[in-house]
Amino acid sequence: MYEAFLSYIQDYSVTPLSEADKETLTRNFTLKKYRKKQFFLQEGEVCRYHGFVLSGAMRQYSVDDKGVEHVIRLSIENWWVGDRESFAMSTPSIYNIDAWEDSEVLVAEKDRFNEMLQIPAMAEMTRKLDEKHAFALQRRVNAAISLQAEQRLEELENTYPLLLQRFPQHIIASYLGITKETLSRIRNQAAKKNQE
Amino acid sequence: MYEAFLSYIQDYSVTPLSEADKETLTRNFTLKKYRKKQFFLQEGEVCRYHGFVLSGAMRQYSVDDKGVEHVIRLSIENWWVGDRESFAMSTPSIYNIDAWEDSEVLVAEKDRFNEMLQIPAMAEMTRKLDEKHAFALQRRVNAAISLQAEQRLEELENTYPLLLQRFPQHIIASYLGITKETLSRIRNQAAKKNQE
DNA sequence: CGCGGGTTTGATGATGCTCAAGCCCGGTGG
DNA sequence: CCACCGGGCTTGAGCATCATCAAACCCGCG
Repeated sequence: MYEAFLSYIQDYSVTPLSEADKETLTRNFTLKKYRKKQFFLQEGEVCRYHGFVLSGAMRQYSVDDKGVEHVIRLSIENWWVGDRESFAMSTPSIYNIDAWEDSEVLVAEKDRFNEMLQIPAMAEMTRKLDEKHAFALQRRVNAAISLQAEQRLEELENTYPLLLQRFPQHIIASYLGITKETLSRIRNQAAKKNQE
Repeated sequence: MYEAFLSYIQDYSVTPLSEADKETLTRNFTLKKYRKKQFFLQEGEVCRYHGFVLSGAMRQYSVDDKGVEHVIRLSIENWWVGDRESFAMSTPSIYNIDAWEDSEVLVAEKDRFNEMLQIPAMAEMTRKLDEKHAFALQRRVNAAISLQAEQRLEELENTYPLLLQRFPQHIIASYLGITKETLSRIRNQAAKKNQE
């Protein structure tokens, strides 16, 4: 059960995991199962867990004053899930996270997580991943302020094609910051263009 | 000249800086001066330097296919400047960075920078700052996809009031992802509302 | 068969963009 | 000392993009 996770860490690190490290990791990460629609985190709560998705699909979103959901982040197998800010600062989150499909997640609480950062491979992976995450966010900000809806879709298709296969269109639309109707129209136009 | 920088590091770290550390830092960070409009980085180049702004103001922006500039990030005294992605990965940057005001910047090349991460206080500061930066980006993404122009302005006013004082409106508008005309109208309306 | 979740289509309207003109103000040079 | 110029800000009119609202459709499933 932990193999996928352990080999994920190895892939991201040059330092190998000792047997003791593996033991520490499997002891401190516990498996949680979430059924479709079940919450991992609700707005206003402090995010107690940071998790690694073994299977399934989860979504993180905010809700505006009109009650509309805005998808901030999507996680599938081999991605992390959690609100980093709330987790690190122990402040109430402004986001909700729930399971879009039935999911299995390896979670760790903050103290445990920090302990495990003593493991060189774990520290290295976390650092690299945080970096990668920051780069992705930077690009997403750039896309959001400088591109039109259609170009943002293209960018997403190039960056995370998996997400498009995995989530329904109205979720993708929300992720892009547009409505499902607009996304539907864009796709039809794009399809026509490609036919020509 | 380096005092401001050294005390900045101390502020962000629990580990103190030894005299040897200070010597290493001052030796590896070199002062560069940029005159207004001078480039720190141009699109297509690899970002060779990561810098700490001692004085002045700098802007990072992308240019779209119509030639319009989109401000991604603004840096003033005691902020960092540079394209982290290009710097870390040694890939050509998609951004430009130039001086908005005459500026003094302490810069370090990648090798030197990585060396200095051996210094505990420097490593700690970098980690905390990267974290903080990631949180800010997350919030900016959220704002971009879920808020209207007026609310985005409010958020900026609350988060970085200094930027509003320091940069002209058309720069702020670009940072918010709107045109200068729209920003102007929003501000007038907001002013009227507050009068009532 | 009917229901729920998702997608599509159409009509209408708001938000924000574009283009163009005018204004304000500080700086420079005649 | 004034004229002019550049940079920035404002205002207006028309327009594009995208949101909203409503209805129909599609399809897998109990």
